[in-house]
Amino acid sequence: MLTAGVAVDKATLNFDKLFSYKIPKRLIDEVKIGSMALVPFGRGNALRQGIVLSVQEVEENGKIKEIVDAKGENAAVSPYSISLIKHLKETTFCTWYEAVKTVIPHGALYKIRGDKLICQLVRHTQTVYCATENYPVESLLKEKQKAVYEFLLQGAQPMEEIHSALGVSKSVVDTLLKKNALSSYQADRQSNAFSHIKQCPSELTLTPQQQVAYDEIISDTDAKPHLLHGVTSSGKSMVFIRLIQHTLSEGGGAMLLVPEISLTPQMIRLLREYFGDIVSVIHSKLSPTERLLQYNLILSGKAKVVVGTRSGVFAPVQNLKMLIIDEEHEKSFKSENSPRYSAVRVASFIAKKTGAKLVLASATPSVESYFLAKSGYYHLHNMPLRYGDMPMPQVEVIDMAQQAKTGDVGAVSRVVIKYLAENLAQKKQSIILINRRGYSTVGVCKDCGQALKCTDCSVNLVRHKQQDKLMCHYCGKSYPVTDVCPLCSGEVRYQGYGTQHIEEYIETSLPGARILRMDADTTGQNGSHEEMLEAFGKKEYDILIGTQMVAKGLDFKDVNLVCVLGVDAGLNQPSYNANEHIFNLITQVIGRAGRQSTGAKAVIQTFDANNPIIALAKKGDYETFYNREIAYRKLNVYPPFCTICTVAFTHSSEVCAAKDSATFLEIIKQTVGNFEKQPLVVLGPVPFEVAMVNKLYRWRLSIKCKNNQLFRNFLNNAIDIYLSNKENKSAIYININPVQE
DNA sequence: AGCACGCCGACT
DNA sequence: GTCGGCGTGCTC
Repeated sequence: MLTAGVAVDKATLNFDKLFSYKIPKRLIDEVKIGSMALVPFGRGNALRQGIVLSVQEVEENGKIKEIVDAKGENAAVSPYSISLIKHLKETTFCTWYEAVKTVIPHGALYKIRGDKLICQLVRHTQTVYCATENYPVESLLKEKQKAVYEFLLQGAQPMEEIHSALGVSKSVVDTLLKKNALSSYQADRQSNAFSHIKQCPSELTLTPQQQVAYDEIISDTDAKPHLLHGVTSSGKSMVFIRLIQHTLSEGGGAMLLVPEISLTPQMIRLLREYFGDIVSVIHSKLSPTERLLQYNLILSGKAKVVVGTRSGVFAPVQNLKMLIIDEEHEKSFKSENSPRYSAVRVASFIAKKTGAKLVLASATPSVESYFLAKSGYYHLHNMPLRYGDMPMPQVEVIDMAQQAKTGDVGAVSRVVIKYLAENLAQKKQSIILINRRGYSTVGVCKDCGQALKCTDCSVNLVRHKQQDKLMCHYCGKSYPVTDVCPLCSGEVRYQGYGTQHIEEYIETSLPGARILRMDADTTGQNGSHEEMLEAFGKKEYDILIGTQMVAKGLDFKDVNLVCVLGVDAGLNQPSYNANEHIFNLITQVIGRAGRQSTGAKAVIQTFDANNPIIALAKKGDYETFYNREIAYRKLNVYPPFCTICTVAFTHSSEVCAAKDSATFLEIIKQTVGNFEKQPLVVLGPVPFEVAMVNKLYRWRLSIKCKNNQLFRNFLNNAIDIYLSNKENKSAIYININPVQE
């Protein structure tokens, strides 16, 4: 009997495996590895979607069910994607179907209708309308017709766009078509966010240090990845453009990963200007249809350059020859939801598999990457000079403890206000970055001293003035603002400094300043990021206030002052890489100033003015910072000298979560001897820093290990033992090298 | 996660 | 007597 091994949707780790299903004769041509399948599942035989990952001949077996429907023709997942699915499953301990859904966007492609798998058709092309040149506009008597004609003179557009811009119906367009004022043709559908940017490559001349980096990367023929360490504003983007040009000239495809699309509009603009509509942009905010559209453009080879965020790494770029990760140190490249993968690690796997060149770039490389470069596993390329020989801004550390002695106790020190005022007078722009950790408004009871907490999560609620709500940043639940303590009915006082507070403070100190605030509150809607940044770029505002998101990759020529508030909270974090985060943050922020002008200033407010990390960031001394950090990590055995593997247990009862994590530790102790000797240190069990989220208690073990096949076998074995005992009730999940925020 | 089965209490 | 509460156990 011919059977298929099917990974089914909505499985949990407890029972996730490839389920065998009989292949009926009528589906023999449709069922092959990579086919989408519809299978009866569970006691009720409800139909579930799945994917065929193996096909084999087995002996007749009464228990086995039959596949109901399958689609293998053009829907079959390519061997390339399947290899990525297998890699994810193996290295991140996710379920099969979680891996499937991450690697391919077919969730949107198939719907279950009755007992059939229905392919959701996606139109690859659409009709676009284009104004006939030199058509006598004066002959168009109707306003609407004139408006449409003039709108289309700026560039061809589909009906959808015409309608949303002018509010006219298709009949206006039809009339114009009859008059030959317009023509229509079929064009590939584009995700519209950046499609208006026209291709207009300017002459590309690299600076000497850019040229050297480029030459070195191109000429190295071994399979080692490259680490491009270029200071902020050294022009890494131009090197990327040149590398992609080279790749395309050789008939290859290229991929560029960035931390967040909406924060890198300049990079996308640049790519579209140089490469036009062969550039595809994919990120998590795309609608399923848009995502699928981009995916198909990439799969068909029409899109040869892919810009994407973390999940973009799975895009099936044809003939991939160049894989670039910008700001490789960013923690957004690590997924904290299952599958908990690192895009940098996946990229490295892909590069090895396809032979593509892997280029990691950053002004502040992650300690891990720099270590690998120093140890000879990566090629290292340095770009220590800023573009146009612009000097780094002058950096000033303001000792808030000292300021306080002079009666300066405001959220923003007098010195900063003075600088802001000076900058304002000179018509220059300023950026204020608020490290959110230290700056949120929480409610504390005057009588019992307890902070207002979420009922479902063990974290303080944060007051958001705009919506006038108390919000939980973990589960998203919101509560009405109250001044009565729910525990003792005492009076609640709100304290702390949110972005809103800082905004108000500066507004009062500098009346008339045009202030733009950017944080999770104000950028909720789609596309508002880009609009805000564009407005700031056009100098419609004087001061930009925001959380981390204003620190990344922005390039505004008239920013002459940047201030960082709240670094202290970051410095006092207990995680082993707290210093790295703060060093990166300060360095990136400093880099935002004086990109095209001299005399720029960066200011850091802190109560810890003698902190060595701040001092090194101030000097821009990455090398010394790295040496310090790597020595610390070696001494205490932290990454890159080990891998940290968190085994998490969640249950609605805290006792259960605690007990089960202890049970797992016992399993580890009892089975470790069965595996050949490996370095292993287990910490815990301990509750998570945030012990409860969504009414689930969380306990964990942290294993310092070497993440290799041997360890994964060992861990999988322990998980199997844990799951096979019904006494163990907590759900379990694994997170390799977690990053906490 | 779903979904069905099963063993208890309070309803036409 | 039966409807439905949710605790328990299984998924080719």
